[in-house]
Amino acid sequence: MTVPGPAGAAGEVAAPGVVGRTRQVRRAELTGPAVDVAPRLLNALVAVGDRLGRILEVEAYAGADDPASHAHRGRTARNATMFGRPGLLYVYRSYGIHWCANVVAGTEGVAQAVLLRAVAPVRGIEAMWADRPAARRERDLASGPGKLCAALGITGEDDGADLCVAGARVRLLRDAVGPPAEPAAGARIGITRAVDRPWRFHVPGHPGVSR
DNA sequence: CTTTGGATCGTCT
DNA sequence: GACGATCCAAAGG
Repeated sequence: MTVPGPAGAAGEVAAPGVVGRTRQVRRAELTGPAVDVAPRLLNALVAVGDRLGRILEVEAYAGADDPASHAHRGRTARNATMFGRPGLLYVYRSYGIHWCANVVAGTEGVAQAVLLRAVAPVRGIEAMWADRPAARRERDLASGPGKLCAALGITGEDDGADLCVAGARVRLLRDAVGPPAEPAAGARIGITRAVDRPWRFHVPGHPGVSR
């Protein structure tokens, strides 16, 4: 396991299971282009009931100008949440089987979203194992967007949930661990259009990223 | 370790 | 009627 640096130091890799005092992520921190918001979400915490994970990997999706985005061809019933205010959770079904979760960014009416691709399990790990029977190692419990939703217990029922409300079932938190000083960036995974945009970001040197 | 193919269904053409 | 913002098991090196 990686040895953690001093608490709050930029660029540190958090020790598993260690969480300091947390605060709710504010809506203002999620407002703006997904490409800017995405790297800042690294090392933040996703809480779903008693389960908690630290964000290791994300991808930015824009709106009309991003051919890889669900919002590229305008608003539909499926992607409606992407057009809502920042801080909402956009959940969709992938390949008819899995759920995938995004943090809505942008501004009200301007579709932007950050796909949550991987978290490091922090709390509620027993429940994660129960919902991820195929996983063999702890670092694979949530090392992919579909696995992440299964491990945390996120489903289509959570689409449209507000992550910035205290006491909600699903919320976005932050402790003293800041985002990495130099997040790793690369091409988005699993898409066929706009493959050249380096809009995938992850915490460098962490084993729990996808692929 | 890497590659490959099947599963499965809502959404949009 | 085709196609995924995916995952997993199986097979081969």
